[in-house]
Amino acid sequence: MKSGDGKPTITDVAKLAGVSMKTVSRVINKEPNVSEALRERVSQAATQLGYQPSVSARSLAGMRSFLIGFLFGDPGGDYTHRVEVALLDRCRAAGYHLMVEQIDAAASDVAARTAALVAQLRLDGVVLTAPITDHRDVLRVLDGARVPYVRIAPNSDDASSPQVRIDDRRAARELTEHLLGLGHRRLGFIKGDPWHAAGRLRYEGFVGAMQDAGAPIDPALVAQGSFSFESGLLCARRLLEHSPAPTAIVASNDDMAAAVIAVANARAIRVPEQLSVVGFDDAPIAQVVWPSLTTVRQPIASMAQMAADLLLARAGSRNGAAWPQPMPRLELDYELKLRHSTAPAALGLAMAAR
Amino acid sequence: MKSGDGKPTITDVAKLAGVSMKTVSRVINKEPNVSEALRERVSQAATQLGYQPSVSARSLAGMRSFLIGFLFGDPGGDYTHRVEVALLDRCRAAGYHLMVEQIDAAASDVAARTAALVAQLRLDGVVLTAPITDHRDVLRVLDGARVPYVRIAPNSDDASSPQVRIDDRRAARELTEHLLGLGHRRLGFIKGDPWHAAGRLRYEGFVGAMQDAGAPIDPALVAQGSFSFESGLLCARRLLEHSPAPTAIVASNDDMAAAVIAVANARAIRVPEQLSVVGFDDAPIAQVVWPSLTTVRQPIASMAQMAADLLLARAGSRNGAAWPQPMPRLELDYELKLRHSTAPAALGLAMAAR
DNA sequence: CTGAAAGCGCTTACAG
DNA sequence: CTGAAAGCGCTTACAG
Repeated sequence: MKSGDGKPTITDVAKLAGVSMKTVSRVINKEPNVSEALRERVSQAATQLGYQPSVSARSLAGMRSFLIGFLFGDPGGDYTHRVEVALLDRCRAAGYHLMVEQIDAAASDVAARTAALVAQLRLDGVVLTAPITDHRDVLRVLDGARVPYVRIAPNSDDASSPQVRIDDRRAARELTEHLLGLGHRRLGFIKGDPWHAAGRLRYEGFVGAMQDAGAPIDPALVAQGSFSFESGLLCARRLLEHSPAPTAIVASNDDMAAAVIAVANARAIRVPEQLSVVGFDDAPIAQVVWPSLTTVRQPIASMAQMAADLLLARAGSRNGAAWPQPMPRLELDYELKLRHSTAPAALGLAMAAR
Repeated sequence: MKSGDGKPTITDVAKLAGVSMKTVSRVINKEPNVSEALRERVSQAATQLGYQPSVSARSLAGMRSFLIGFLFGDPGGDYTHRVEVALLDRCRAAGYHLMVEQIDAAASDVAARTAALVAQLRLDGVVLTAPITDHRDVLRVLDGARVPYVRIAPNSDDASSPQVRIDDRRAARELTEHLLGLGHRRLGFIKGDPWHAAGRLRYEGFVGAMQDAGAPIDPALVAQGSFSFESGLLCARRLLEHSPAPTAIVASNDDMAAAVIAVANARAIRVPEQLSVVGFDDAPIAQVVWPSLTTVRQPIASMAQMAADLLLARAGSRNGAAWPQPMPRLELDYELKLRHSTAPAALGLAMAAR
C-alpha cells in the first residue's frame, strides 16, 4: 500500500512486484516475452495499488496517445450522438479515450481548430462524419499531420482514406420502387444538401428507379431542401400546392418527411390514404409522427464501430505504418422499414373512410 | 523554419526567438513578468513555426491537464448532445479539450469507468448531467480523486459541488396554472423517472398548483412513465381509457407528451379541442408533432456554458484550491412556450368543427 | 526472458 | 524581468 497522497506510478508497482519498471510496462502493454509468473505478480501489484497508467506520460514517451478524436459538423443531431456513443464503446474496450470537436463547416477557423486538436493532443486517429468528411481544410490538416482518419459516408469516393457507408443510391432506389409497386406514378422528391453525399446519392437512386419504371419526373415536383424539418415544411408546401399534386413524396431524410406529414395534416390531406410519404434514416422522429414513417434504417452504431476498429487496429500495430491495401471501403446493409405512411395509390376515399 | 519532420517544440521557439524555454512557457501561459518586447518576439516565433504546445507534456509536468470531461448517462438524447456542443464551445475558447464518457447507470463497471477516465487522464474537471449527477459510485470516485465537478440539474440538493439548474418545480406549476386558467379541472399527469430530479420536482409543481386551485387530483389519472416515448404511449392509453377522461394531460417531458398526442390521434381524439397536452423541455419533437406542443424551454446551452465556466475558472486559478463559498448554485430562467396543443376546456365540439 | 539508461516536451521551484 | 536545473511517468533503443 502506498501511503502518500499521490497516485501510484509505475515505479510503485515495480517495487511492490519486485521487478523493473520495464517489466511492468511490458505487462501493461500486453507485450510478449514476460514469464507467466512475473506477469501475474505484476498484475496483482497493479490491482492492489489501484494503479492507472498516466495517458500523458505514455503519450509523451511513446508513439501512441491512446486518444481518438471525433469531428462532427452539425450542432444538433441524433445521428451524431449515436455515432459518438458507438465510438465510445469501442474506444473504451481498447483502452482508448475519445476527444470530441465540433466544426462549423462555414467558419473561418476550421483549419485552426483541426490543427489544435491533432497537434496539441497527438491523436492516434480521427473519425469524421458528413459533411466534415469532405472539408478540404480539415483533410489537409489531417494529411499534413499524418493523422489516420476514417470517414463515415463521405461525399467524394476517393481512396485517400478508409470509409464506411451504406449504399444510399440503392436504398433510395428500393424505397422508390416500393412506392412504384404500390401503383404510384406521380412522385415528388425533396432533396437534401447538394454537397452532402447522402443527398446526392439518394436523389440518383430515385431518378434511376423512376427511369427504369418509365415513370416521368416532373421537375416541378422536385424541391431542394437541406435536411432540416423547416426546409421540409417549405418544400412540402410547394409540392402539395402544385396541380396535379403528387400521390407520393420521397424525402431525403426523416425530418423532412415528418415535415411533409405535418403539412399534410394541417391541410387535411390524409396520409397515407391520399398521400404516401417515405423518409430516410429511421431517426427517432420516424416512429413518433403519425402515421409512422416508412423509411430506411442505417446501421449507425455498426458503422461507427467499424470506423473505430479500423483506427484502433492501426494504432495498435507496432509499425502503425499504413492502411491495408486496397483501401478499406466498408459497405453495410441497410433495412427497409415499412410502416404506416405508405399505401396503394388511388385507393382514394374508399380507404380514407375506414 | 524548422526543417525536420517532427513538430516544433518549445525549444525550437526559444531558439528562434533567442530566449530561454522558460520565457516561451511564460508567454504561452500568459503569465506576467515578461517584457512586452519579448512577448511579441516569442509570439511571432511561435506563429512562424506553427508551434502547438503538447498537451501531454504540459499535463505531465504541470498541475493542469487542459482536459475537461463530460459524463452522461443516456445512450441517446438531444439534450445530451446540446450540452456537449455548448461545453465544447467554452472549452475551446479557454484552450481546453473535451473528453466524453458514457456511463450506463445500471452497469457494474461504473466506478471503474469513472476511475479510468479521471486517473488516466488527470482531468481538470468534470461536468455531469442527470441521472449520473447522483450516482454514488461516480461521485465517490470523483471525490476520492479530488477532481472538481459541476452537476447540471442534480437530484440531491446537497452543497458538495456547484450545480446549475432551472426551477423545475416552479415551471411545472406555471404550466399547470396555464391549463387551470384555461378552465381545465380534470388533469392527468405522466411522471418521469422517480430517481431523476426533474421527474420528482415537476410532479411536485403540478401537485402544488392543483392544491392551490382547489382542483382534486384523481390518482387514477397519475401514471408512472420513464421519460421515453414508449412509456408515454402506455401511460397515455391508460389515462385516456379512464372514465371520465381527463380534459388535459401534463407530461413530464416532450417525448411523453408527443406520445399522448400520438395516442389521441390514433383514437380520433382531437388535440387541443378535446384534449389539451403540455410537455417539458422544448425538445425538437415539440415543434414537429401536430399540433405543436406547449412546453417549457430550458436554456440548455447556457446551463452547460456556466457549468464549464465554473470548472475553467477554477482550473485557471493558480492555487486552484477550492470552490468559492457559498457553493455556487445557479438557477437560470426558463421560458413557457405556448403553442397549439392547449386550448380552453369544454370548448368541445364547437371548436372541433372549425 | 529481464533490466539500466536516456529522453519525450513541458513546468516547477529556485536563483539572480 | 529572465534563465539553468531537475523532474513529471512513462517508452524507446539497447544490452545481457
